[in-house]
Amino acid sequence: MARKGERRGRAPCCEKEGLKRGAWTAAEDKKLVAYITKHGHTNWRNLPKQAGLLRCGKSCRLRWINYLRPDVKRGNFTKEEEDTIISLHSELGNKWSKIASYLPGRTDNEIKNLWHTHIKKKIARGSSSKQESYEIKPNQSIVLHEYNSTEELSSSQTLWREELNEGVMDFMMIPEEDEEYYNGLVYLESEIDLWGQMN
DNA sequence: AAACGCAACAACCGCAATTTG
DNA sequence: GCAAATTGCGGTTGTTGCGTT
Repeated sequence: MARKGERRGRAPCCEKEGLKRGAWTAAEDKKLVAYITKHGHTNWRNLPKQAGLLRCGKSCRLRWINYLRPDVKRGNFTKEEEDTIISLHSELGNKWSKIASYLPGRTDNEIKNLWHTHIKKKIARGSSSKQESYEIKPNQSIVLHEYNSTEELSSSQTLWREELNEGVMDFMMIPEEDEEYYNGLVYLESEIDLWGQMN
């Protein structure tokens, strides 16, 4: 991409001179959305100049991907989303963008924030006390300490079991529509054990 | 009401990976 | 194949708002 007459050597991540930093204003958001809606985003580096924004391309990209994209989902994470994140994190580690790809409308940044503010603590709580570990009852019920409740399993219920920390297991009932996905994971990741059909 | 501490989240930074000439 | 440009990712920091003292 080196063009004749352009500066050689690695460019700084953003040109600091005269460029705005910090929180985005509504007017800036509007400009960015209007520009991308009309022209798309083929070149983030040139985009701010062309859109009339005093921002670096990186800042524009981040703002668009995390907040302004029309398909970005806002609001609290559901229990199912949290469980999916925990499960995927145990498999993939801190691959936030990879994890985000399994959660439509959620961004890597959002998931990363959730992990550091909520889930990490939740798991730490789970490993800190034996009283918060999980157990299986012989009558095909599971005790969910997270909710202080006992759940009966239907005859065809699929249960996902996962080790969160040493000796601490997490259990999750899989909605019928997600069964195929979780069954697929068994072949990808042998350490994670599908509890199986309970009948 | 003010000061303080903490949690939540938006945004930045540095670097690796990928693309391009 | 190489070097430079660009993009994307993950770690980290800064800001804000809320609850507590």
